Amino acid sequence: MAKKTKQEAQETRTSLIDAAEQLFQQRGVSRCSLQDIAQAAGLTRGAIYWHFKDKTELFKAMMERATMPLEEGMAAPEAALQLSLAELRWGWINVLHSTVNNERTRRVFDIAMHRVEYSGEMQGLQERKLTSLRAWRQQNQAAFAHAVSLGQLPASLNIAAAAVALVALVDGLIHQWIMDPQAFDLMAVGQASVEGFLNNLANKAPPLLPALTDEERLRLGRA
Amino acid sequence: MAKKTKQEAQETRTSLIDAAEQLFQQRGVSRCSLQDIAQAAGLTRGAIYWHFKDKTELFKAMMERATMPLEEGMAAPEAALQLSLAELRWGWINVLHSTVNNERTRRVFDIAMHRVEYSGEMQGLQERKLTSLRAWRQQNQAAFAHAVSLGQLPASLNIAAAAVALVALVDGLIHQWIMDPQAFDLMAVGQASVEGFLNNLANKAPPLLPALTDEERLRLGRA
DNA sequence: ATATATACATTCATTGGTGTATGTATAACG
DNA sequence: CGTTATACATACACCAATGAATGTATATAT
Repeated sequence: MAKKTKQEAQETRTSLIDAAEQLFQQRGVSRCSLQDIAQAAGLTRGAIYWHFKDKTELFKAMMERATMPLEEGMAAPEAALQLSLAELRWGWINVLHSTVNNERTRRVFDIAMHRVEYSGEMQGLQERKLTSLRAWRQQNQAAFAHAVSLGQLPASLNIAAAAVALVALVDGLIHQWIMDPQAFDLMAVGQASVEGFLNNLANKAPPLLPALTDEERLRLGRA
Repeated sequence: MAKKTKQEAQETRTSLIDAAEQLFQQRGVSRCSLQDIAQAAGLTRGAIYWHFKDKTELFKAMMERATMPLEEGMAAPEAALQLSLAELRWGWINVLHSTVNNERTRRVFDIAMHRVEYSGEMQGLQERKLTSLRAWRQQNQAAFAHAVSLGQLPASLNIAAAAVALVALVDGLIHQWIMDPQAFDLMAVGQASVEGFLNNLANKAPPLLPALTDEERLRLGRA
């Protein structure tokens, strides 16, 4: 076959990633072959092996294309130290917005959550996800610390735990919504939840619930 | 080979599931063969094909063995209508406790979240998970409605959104902790988060954050 | 204009895994 | 106590997928 122009080559590369994205979501990563992907793109396996070392590299390229814009949305680590709660809120809303409105983001989230096994060659990707998670936690924690220093939040606040919880909240919301998008309005519930969470960090109201009873604590003893 | 006693047969069955559980977590479901599993159990593929139709059925059996006790922990749908907030809190703490202290639960959560692709034959399992998620949401929402009727929570509360958020919070916490268990204390953070969430549902304090500015709302327009 | 690197397509060899068929010793049953 | 169903092990046929090798026409550099 004929050699293509550099631009044409880039187009085939993107169309390969496009096809992979579709098939990965439909059939799962391990359940679709390079033959399937190439055929869906109107090409052959030769094209894939030219542009990518193997399926893992193709997968990585697909992930990176989709998550890069999101990671850029996360402020630089230095700047995070000065993030206000309003800016934090804004960051999370942006993530939710891109999840809802960007089809590619949605597809890749679905793939990353349900259509791939993080083992063997893919293990590195899980660690990359872990790094990203830690960064989110760090950023939130820093913003909380900043808010405490401003007197916006009480010094008694456990900022590390709060950061974990907020990340968990949004992560869980996205997870639920990806599984079942018509179950609720991610933007509405997400915004309300995040704002409610942040607002309540300053809450000093007396607890609604009594502490666990001795009997309850005892029952936790047996695994 | 010789026929085994009925009890011995049950023991080989469980040891097959045990081996599968280990290998599924280590190598991922699709990346370990029935040969691997049988060998790890000190048996052959013949034993697997005798006890299970195929790998999918073996996987289902493994999942059921681990999740059955958890699903029993969820109260019957009728009873949920009368659940108090304290009982709800207790249910979530139990889930967290079993996640932390039951090694099998932890392993299977890890497998279900990171070591399997929910496509093809496994698609049914995702729908089963969805059903379970909906049940959790329903149960929480009913408990909230009950608390509202008792005047414990304000009538203005969006109970559906609150249920989604609470499930998301716990789901996200477990998800983060499974990925990175030494990052935080799941029991401590989980209990504090759930209690904080429930306590703050009755919070009437003025919001800490201002509403989104017009400019911010505008920037959400572009996907 | 020639040479060379490029951008694939085609072909081939290999393999790991699956499902099934068959063998077989023994527990369970009457 | 003989028969039968059981609980596996063993052996076989088959295929789909991979990776590498090779072919080839054409951009591109010089």
